[in-house]
Amino acid sequence: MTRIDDVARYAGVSTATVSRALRGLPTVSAATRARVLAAATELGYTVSPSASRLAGGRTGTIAVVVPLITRWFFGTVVEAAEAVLHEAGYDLLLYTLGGREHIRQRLFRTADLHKRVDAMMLVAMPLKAADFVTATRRMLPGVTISSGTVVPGWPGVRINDVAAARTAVAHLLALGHRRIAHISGEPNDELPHTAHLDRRLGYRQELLDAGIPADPQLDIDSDFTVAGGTRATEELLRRGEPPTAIFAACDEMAMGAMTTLRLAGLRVPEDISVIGIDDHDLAGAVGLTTVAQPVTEQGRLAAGMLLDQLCGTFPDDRELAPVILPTRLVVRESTGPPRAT
Amino acid sequence: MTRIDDVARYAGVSTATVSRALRGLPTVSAATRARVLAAATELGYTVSPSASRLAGGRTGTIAVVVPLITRWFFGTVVEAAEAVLHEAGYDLLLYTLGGREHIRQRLFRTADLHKRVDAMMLVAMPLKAADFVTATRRMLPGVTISSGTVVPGWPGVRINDVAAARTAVAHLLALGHRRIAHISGEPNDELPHTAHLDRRLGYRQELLDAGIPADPQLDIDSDFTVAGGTRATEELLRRGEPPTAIFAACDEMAMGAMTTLRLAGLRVPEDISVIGIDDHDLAGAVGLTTVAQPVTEQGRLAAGMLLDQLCGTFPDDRELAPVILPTRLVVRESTGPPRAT
DNA sequence: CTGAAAGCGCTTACAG
DNA sequence: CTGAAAGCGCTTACAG
Repeated sequence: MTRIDDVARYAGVSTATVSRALRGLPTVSAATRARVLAAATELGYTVSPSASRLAGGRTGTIAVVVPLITRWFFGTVVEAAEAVLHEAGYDLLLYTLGGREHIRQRLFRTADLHKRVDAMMLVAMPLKAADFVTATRRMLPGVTISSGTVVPGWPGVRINDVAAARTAVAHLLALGHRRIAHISGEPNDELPHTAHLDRRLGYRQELLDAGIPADPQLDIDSDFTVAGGTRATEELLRRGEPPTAIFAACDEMAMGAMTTLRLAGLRVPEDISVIGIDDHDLAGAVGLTTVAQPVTEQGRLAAGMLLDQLCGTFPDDRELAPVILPTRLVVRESTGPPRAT
Repeated sequence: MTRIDDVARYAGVSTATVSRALRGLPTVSAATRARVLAAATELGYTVSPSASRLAGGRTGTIAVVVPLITRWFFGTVVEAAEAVLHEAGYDLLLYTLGGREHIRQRLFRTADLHKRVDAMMLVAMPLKAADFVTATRRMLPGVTISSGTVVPGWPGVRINDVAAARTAVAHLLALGHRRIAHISGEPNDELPHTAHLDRRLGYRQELLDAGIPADPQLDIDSDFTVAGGTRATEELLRRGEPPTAIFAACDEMAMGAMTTLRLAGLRVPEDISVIGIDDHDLAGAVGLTTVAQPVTEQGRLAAGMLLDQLCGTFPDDRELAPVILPTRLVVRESTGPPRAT
């Protein structure tokens, strides 16, 4: 294995100069730099990350912490962030914390994360799991994605979940619906989200503003998965007179709802309209009307904010208010006016 | 930051002994070990990974290389592997190579992967990208997942894609179908798969055995995505008399096909049956009949084989034939007998 | 702009 | 079973 002193000898300079030249530090003459680069290429030299880390204190690595990787939102965020980070020369250490019951043990493993990475991206971790951050935050830059994930001193990227929910409900109201059900996650969800709280809030506010009293019969707790959507919808149908529309807190739930309705012999949207939030990859395929959120954009942006912090080019404190990205209604075939009664 | 010599001093032993005790090496007396562990706990000491890597040569990290993370198969494999690897104390470095056009540049970044990780898991990389492996394989243990990804000296885990395809087609034949279309990926797919070649082979063989001549009109190249499925199906419908059944090379394509059929006013399965391969999370939700493959199992198994190699407990060479996991037909609502003509 | 030298914090023969 | 000492391969003040 070629080492830095092989290159130094070959180029006729010191190892210090090789180190500087290869990292592009400005304090190297053009001629020397060229000679060093040529030598490195000639000898097929690449720096030893282990040695570089120990001596330099930088790991060139970033931790991305998500509840799961198989959920559309998380996978998309990670994929987007990964592209930006790799582009900038950083490696990505992936931690999927899993369900609520696994978090504690995983936290243990990440207790010394500050020794493994230069910064971390925390996706959709609830406030409660902030203990986790407390344990690692010590001198570690970071960024959060998703509402409910707020770490003092870290910038964040998210959408306005309340507003997104209101947009969804407003669409249904505009179509003439009055009996609008909501299926969402709950505090006991396997996954540590909190976005569902804001979305439920938006649902209630929008109905309230329309003068429609809240009906607990139409508001069901479940979880943010396809299965959660089918379960919630089955429950809804069991409760008697069905609503004319269902607002699902995410597209995966909405797709579950559509399936259940279909199996129950109800047509979407003729009998019941369905709307979600996300604009999941499959939303177009199943004709789901939804409130789209820019997920790739959130991943890219958050990664960029991380890089800015690492370069020291991060803007001043005023910028620490979370960046809120816009959402927009995408009307497809799953929503329509209620049946004339 | 507490260092190893702080612990050594506190426990009244040498740093060498602390190092051995903390790693559980057998050459430490029980009493000494207890004293060292107590000291480490007391001082809140955790080893510096950078220093440990440089001195010990082990990184405690494994690279997982996938084309994308947002596709169901890849996400599921990664999630399963991650659980096993973290459980064993390894960190996971994620590399999503992206489409074909990005691979080359990414290869550059991974050229010195053997300096960053102890082993790697290569998922669904085509033979062509084996240059990639050549560059990094040097003294690096590894494992492959998915057919078409074969690296000499590395064990592999996969399903029998030919057999899976035959199972799917046999199901359709048993229902009475004779005009069976196939929609699949192609060599120019954005993603570097090869599984589609085997699946197409199985399709043709099964038809051949049933005495049904191949009909190029019914065999369409596209790619392994929902959008690929819709595109292929639209093309199929344009070509004139539709088949009575469609065998999609993966569930995502099958779901795209179902959507297109629905929008075209064709009922599934009354007018056309659809079957896929995978048993995607959403397959149940949309009632898709499919040939299920154990994806989580493949990820877990592959991770285990990697750990075995790293522990030196990997079985002898005979075991290097790829492990083939079983697939099984899951009949749902998307397949039925062809309409009586 | 460049170099000599210390130091990053561990692990590992080697010796006992 | 334990320790003294070398060494892993870089980066970084410091000095010039």
